[in-house]
Amino acid sequence: MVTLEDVARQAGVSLATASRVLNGSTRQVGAALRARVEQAADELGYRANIAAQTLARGASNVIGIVVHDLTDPYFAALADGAMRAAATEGLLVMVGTTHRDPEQEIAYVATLNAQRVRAVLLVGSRVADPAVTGRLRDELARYQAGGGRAACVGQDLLGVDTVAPANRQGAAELARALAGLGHTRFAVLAGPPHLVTAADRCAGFVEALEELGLPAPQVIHGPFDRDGGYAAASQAGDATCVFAVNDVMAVGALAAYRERGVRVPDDVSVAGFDDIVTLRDHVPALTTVRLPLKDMGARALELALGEGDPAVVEQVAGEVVLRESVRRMT
Amino acid sequence: MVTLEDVARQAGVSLATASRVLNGSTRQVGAALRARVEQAADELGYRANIAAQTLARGASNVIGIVVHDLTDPYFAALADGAMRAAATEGLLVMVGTTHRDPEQEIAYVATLNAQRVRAVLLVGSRVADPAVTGRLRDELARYQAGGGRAACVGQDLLGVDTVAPANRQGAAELARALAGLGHTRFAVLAGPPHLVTAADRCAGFVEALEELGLPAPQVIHGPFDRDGGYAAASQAGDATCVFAVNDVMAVGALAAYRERGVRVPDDVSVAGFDDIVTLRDHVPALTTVRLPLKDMGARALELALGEGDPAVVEQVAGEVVLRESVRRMT
DNA sequence: CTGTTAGCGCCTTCAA
DNA sequence: TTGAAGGCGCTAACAG
Repeated sequence: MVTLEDVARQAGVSLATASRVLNGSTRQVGAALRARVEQAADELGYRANIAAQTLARGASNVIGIVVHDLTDPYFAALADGAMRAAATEGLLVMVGTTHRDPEQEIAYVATLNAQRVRAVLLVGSRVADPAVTGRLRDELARYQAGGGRAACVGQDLLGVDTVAPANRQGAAELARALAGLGHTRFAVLAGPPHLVTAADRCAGFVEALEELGLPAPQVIHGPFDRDGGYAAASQAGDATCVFAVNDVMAVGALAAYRERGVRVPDDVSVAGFDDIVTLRDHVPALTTVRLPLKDMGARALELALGEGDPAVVEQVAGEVVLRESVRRMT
Repeated sequence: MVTLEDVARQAGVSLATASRVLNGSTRQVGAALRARVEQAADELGYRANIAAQTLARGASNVIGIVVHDLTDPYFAALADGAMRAAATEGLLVMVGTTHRDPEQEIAYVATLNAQRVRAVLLVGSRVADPAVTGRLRDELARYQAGGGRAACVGQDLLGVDTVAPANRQGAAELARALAGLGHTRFAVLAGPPHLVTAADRCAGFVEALEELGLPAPQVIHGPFDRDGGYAAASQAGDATCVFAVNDVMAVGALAAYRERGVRVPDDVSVAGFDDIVTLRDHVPALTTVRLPLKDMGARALELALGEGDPAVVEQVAGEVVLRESVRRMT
């Protein structure tokens, strides 16, 4: 491996001079020496050792992003938004996947702390387990105590800057829109009860129906993914309208109905949440609540990098999008 | 930030001893001292500084993955496979996104080299530009000269271990299957001419038709994404069967037909390539060529980490999956 | 503008 | 088993 010293020697200058021309210093170097150093570096194929730079500078130029599952388009979109923002700041990105294991999430924060990354982004729903949340908070606090910056996309449970989708309000608005179409008998494919995002969306939906004086919906719990939606749909009773707490589940539900010969929206209306781009061409087109996922990811990074000493919590509103998967009741 | 030295002092031992108990050394430390060190580390909230470790050890435990676009499920699946494999090896992952800019790809290899990552995975199609490919090869060679390991998923153009989807063969097999259904007039939504993956799939398809003695298909170039498929479909003439060189494009094509009232498969048959999981619930279900994406990603990491001195090239066969988006001609 | 010289935090011989 | 000390590659004062 070629080192800075090799370059300096080859160029016949001091280590410091070589460092100044090669690695973004504010200080000036004479044109002649500068040229010699650059040529030497080029000839030798020098690449700075970032570990050494990080150690010497006491600051790294990488950030960490922790998501549940990259193959879930929801997380992919969020991560992409954050990564684009990072790129514009000249930051490198380290991505960790937890596969929905909260322990993994804690372990990742510890690892990213060890890496002395500039910021860590926790993307995805918290679970309603005070013990786990407490330990995650501790780990985060330890990281922040060392000067680390953190932000999360999801619920404001960690005491860090947060981009919080307005899940309750979005679901409530959706409920009102659906009720406005004349539906009265609802079912909610609610996902796991301990997942806060799922629970909030479910609760917002249920409360709105209650305020409207409509009967309480049937609530069916299950996994938060495509197969969870598929399975839950099979248990729904005589509802005329089914709300899956995310789009991926809604697509599973649509598949289940299709297989059973239940027509959507003729026999049953179906709605989701998120407005996943990859799913926009689905047939029938999914009614859902749109979230600006990429922006949210980018915003989370901004918050993490920003100064905001008292943790900032930004609500992000969702927008109800009515499409052909729901119909008006006559 | 607490350092190893802080811990050692607090525990009343030497730096070396603290190092040995805290950071996976093979050497033994007496139970009493070990306990004291562990307690001190815990009390102080010590987290090893990995930059320092990397520098001292001369080797890091992170790998780099470079993909074109994380929000494209094709890359997400590949990356996920590689990340799972990395996790089982205790490796951290740095993900870079090029957004299909080859310059970015080269820059990333340089950066990952600077990070002294253990291995880098280049995921995604090469472009047919000798100049760019040459510079990428140079950068890779430089990285490898310093002891770095590399592998790629895509074409064997870089002289490194490669997991190569059998694009030509897969497309040819698909062509034969489609011809077997009685189709004779084809169109290919071929993607960009300079993208090797797209070109190979197109070529394999065209050649197979030729061998079958069928008329040459209409070849329509355009972007490699959903909108590219959408646009290209609008230009297709009187073909009875359209082959989009990837699933995402095929979905775009289906959307275009739907909007124009063209029924699939009644009026036109459509096929894609990849068998993207997220798209399996699409209606009509897409005929395609299945690639074991996750396995391919994992395999690429294995190859990169392995010893194989002469670069290994592994072909991965695709499997034709006939679904309802194509029909038999009477 | 250029060179000298301490460290940055940790690992790892080498002695004890 | 334990400790002392040099060095990993680079940065950033501090001198000149």
